[in-house]
Amino acid sequence: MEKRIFKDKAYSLLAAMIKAMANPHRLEIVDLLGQGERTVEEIAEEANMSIANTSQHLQVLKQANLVEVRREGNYIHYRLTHEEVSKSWQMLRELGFSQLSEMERLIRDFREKRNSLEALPMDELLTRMRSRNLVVLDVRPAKEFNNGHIRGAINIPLEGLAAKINHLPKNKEYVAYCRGPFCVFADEAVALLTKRGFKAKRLMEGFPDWKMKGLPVETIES
Amino acid sequence: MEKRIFKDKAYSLLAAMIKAMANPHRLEIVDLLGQGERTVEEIAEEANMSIANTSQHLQVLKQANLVEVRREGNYIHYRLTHEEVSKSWQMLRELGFSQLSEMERLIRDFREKRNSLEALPMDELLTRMRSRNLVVLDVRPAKEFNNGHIRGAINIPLEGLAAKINHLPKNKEYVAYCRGPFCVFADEAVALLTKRGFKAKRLMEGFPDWKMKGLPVETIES
DNA sequence: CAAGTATTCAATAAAATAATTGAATACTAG
DNA sequence: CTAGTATTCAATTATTTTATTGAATACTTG
Repeated sequence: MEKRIFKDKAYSLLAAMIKAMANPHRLEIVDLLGQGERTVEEIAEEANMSIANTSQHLQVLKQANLVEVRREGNYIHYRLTHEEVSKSWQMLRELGFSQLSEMERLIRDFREKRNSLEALPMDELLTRMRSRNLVVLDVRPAKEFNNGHIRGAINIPLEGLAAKINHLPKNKEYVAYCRGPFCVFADEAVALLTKRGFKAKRLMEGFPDWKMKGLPVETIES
Repeated sequence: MEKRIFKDKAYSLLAAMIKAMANPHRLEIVDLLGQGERTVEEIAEEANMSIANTSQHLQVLKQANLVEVRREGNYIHYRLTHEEVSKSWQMLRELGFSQLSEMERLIRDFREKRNSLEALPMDELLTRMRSRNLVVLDVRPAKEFNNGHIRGAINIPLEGLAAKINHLPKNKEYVAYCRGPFCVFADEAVALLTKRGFKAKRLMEGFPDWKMKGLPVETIES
């Protein structure tokens, strides 16, 4: 094979794969599937898209070998093909954070109103976790918590937080986390906590990042 | 700002950046700029594109903050904005290698004909480099070699190899490397060397990968 | 300032991408 | 087998992306 043809084919194959990620909806889907598998319906609901549109975007991701499916009765469950997909997403996300000043501005605007601007990076949480005074709060739905969470974290899904907030000790410090930097559960939790006089911050990243970094996690078997 | 609007904006910003990479020509440009800055003319020549088309693709990359420019007289030099761009490219490339079976087939077909299929991974080269019997051959143009190369490597640009091959000792083993897995210099070098009875392999990756991994490099000041 | 070179710009046409709609499939439950 | 549900498919339209072409800019050199 001629040199030029080889190069054209190689770069085209990769570009096709990257193109599959180069869409806001599909990025959101990849991000979501980083938490574990989901049905088409669940994805559509989470990402605020029509079912048909969601399905079509999922086909694109499947074509590119980024996701795979499992049928269970009427439902079709989608999941990432490999952890590296999640890893690559995280890498691209970080690249965006470092390159795009608009991204920084967007996040600052959003978090300022929720008192969650001052976020804790993962390594800092790790060192401060030894303290008895720190409570790590997983504010994702129970299903995701059971599927894997930061070791030692307690699960209070955001929707249940308002009800349980009065039982929480005021003399502790709280660090809330959820799916990742674009997941707003942790921000809403911090907003609520600080409003009620608790000392709370959010984790900068999310659970998939923690896990991918090889930091201590635990799982609850169902 | 409302939750959904925030998410839409965040994923859109990232998708726009990724879209800038999601094109075969632009990937080739990013890959090439991983070696160091280049003028528009040089890029067009290397990637086999028209000047105007190259310029337009470069505008897209610039818009996404992936490359930046420096003017010097009539020439405009483009370079990657940060090392993380190169790092991300490498990550995506690896993702492609692991996900796309077609990619494996393409590379196998190309390298089989050049006796360069059996490639050496970086860590293996590192351990074997201590041996006095191994020669590490940088077959890129001298300019790129001077800009940085694997410590201890000798530079014989591919176009000069045929002329110098008779002065090379036959009792050594050779490992050739160049810009990366899609750069064909190393493959051509291995083809030539094995044809003349030398024992030669190519490095699986390229110099930017070696450098990014923090392995020993050296530079020649000009 | 005139001529020459490197690069960008603007306009065009062809091709690919994306959202919407309604119909078609592939299952389960009764 | 029928009705119901989750998902996919196909057709349509609007939008975006891409390559090509020739003209316009921004420099350098003499």
